[in-house]
Amino acid sequence: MSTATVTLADVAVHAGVSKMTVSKVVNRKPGISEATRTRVLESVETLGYTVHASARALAAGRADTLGVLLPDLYSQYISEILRGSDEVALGAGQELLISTTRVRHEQRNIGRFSPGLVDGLLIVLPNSLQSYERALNTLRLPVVVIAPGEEEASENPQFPSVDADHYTGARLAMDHLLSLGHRRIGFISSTTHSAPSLKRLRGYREGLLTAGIALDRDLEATGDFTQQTGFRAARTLLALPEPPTAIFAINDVSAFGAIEAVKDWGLRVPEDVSVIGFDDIPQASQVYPPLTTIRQPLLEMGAAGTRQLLNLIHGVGAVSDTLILPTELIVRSSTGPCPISTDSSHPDRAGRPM
Amino acid sequence: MSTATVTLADVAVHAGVSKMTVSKVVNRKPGISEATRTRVLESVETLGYTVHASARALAAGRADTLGVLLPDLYSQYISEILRGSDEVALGAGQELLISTTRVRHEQRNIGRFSPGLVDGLLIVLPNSLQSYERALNTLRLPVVVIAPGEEEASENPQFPSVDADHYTGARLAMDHLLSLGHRRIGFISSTTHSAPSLKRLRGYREGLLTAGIALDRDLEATGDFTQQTGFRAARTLLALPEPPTAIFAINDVSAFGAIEAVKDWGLRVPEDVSVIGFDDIPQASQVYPPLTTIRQPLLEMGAAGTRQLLNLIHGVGAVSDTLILPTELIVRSSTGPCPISTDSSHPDRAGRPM
DNA sequence: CTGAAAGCGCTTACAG
DNA sequence: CTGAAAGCGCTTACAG
Repeated sequence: MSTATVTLADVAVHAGVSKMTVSKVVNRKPGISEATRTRVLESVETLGYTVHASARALAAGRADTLGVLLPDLYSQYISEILRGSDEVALGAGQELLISTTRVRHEQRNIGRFSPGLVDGLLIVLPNSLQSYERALNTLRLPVVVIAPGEEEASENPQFPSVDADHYTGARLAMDHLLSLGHRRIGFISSTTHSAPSLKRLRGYREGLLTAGIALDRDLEATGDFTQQTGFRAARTLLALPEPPTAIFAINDVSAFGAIEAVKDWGLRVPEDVSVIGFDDIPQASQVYPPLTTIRQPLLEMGAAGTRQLLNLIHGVGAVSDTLILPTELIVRSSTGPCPISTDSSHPDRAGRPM
Repeated sequence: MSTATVTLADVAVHAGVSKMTVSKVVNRKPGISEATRTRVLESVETLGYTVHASARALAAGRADTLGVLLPDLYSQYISEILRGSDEVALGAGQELLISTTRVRHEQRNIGRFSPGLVDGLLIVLPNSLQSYERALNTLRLPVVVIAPGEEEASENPQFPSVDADHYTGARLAMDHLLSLGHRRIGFISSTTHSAPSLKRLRGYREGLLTAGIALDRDLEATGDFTQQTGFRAARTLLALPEPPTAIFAINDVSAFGAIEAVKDWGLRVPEDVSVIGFDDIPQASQVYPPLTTIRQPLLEMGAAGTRQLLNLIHGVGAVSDTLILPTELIVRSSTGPCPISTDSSHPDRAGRPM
């Protein structure tokens, strides 16, 4: 437990070689005889030598470390993004240094990712990117933004970014519901006017219009991405004179609340009301019934963002200023055929036996 | 966006002072005239100077940074611990550097917290501490272990640790249920034989025995801390010839599954079956009905662990080798009086109107 | 109130 | 295959 630092020089003396030789051995560089390598490694082991990260970073001019700024640490999607990022980082011999937002300490949040500590910064929204801008500009560090899309606008021309295709995802959700024969479809939206939210809303509306169904503002209930508001919004929809047979929730967590509300109302999912979410967080497959949802490629987004950052650091430049990754329909058990055969002109799956 | 580094020397030249003076200004040290301070600060602003973290750490001999090793990033309790830790760290002028476990990369997990990067390490279990031991010993860094207690033994004599009082917490849960008139109480346990799990189980059993109720192994259903297994375990209990009127789940997430199972079974919480959890994760107050639970002082544990680590780093020594923090009963709406008046000798709240 | 010098522990061309 | 020297950007006693 002694904090006495063992240095490269100590190892060199112990092994009877130069510091440079020890450095080469420790860094697995070629051009060292097997005999000296063994001897040095023994000394390293005996003395318990560990490289001093700061000294290495200072001398080498790079930290081989990527900073990751996270909005919080409990949103399910965070870990998925991180997993993707970690994979790429590991493959590139980079470490990941994670920091999470301290409310009202935006400047410091960025500040701790000073040069010498990290070579680049990956910022995962949501967060007011604006509040970071000043700090970011002083920092002069390569930056890539990942926008999984709940609370913040994703179009920011200042930094390369990675986003999911929210609009097409919403259309996929609607097509699924429509193909099941649903005509009266509710939407649980959000209070924020962020780009991803608006895109999902647009997907909902245009999906309806494309199918020749008139919009009904009563079918759009407002939530704020939480289970609680999802519950309440669904309740509002169920209380309608003509309630929906399907509900499209803006995110999985809202969908969980909606399922709860349907059950609480004495109805069954999906027999009476179908529910579809958006995101495909790990929990989506674990709830009862397992949630049909639109998968946001979180892992891939983390990986792609990290690759972009690596390119930026190595001076290759970002592959593209804003990368849009495709979303995907994941059919599980929370959606089923429309219980009301309102329209016999819909052949699709409506008449298919389950 | 230029990565060209502006150094202390550049600022010194620009401001027409020595490097030392710039250093003092930047580090807010006394003994600088207001005039030079202003001039230096202007140069810093103009040139966009940022301190080089590694150079500072190398020269100063300390990084003013604490490493935090986390088991994962999606368990609800993690963020609470971190919040407590962050508060203390911020107050002590320390930064937090978070890293999360890479499966089968334990050595590297520790390795990236090399001296020069961090001054000490906070390890949040669960995780096989054993797999870290070798790396930890080579590292020679002060270490404190926080054991919020789901999957790993918390008694490890090698490092100072912070833990919650699991046994007393479980007794609190049982006393609450018993005082509501429940006599037939089920327990959703875990598969792991970790110290915290065993303590909670012991609290369940001894609570029963103390109340003069014989143990019934059928009332102990096994889960593994997940909502899914909580659901299944509760189902098993409800299917019993003589089902319980109350269920004590080993953690909140299991309790969520239990509530789901009770509803799914066509019964109500708490009118027909009471459910109590353990942990008090943020979600506990947001589910429906809000969960009665035993609060584990996660925030305080993070804070206390960080204080211990700071003491260790400053050579003060840990306040205590293992700190046990108290747990607390949080009454919400998932528990109520026993619906069956089996025993009129129990006055408590059984006969109270709701 | 201000500064010249040494040194933190490492890596990087450059020689041999 | 091996090494002596310079230097990365900063802080720390120590003088003045």
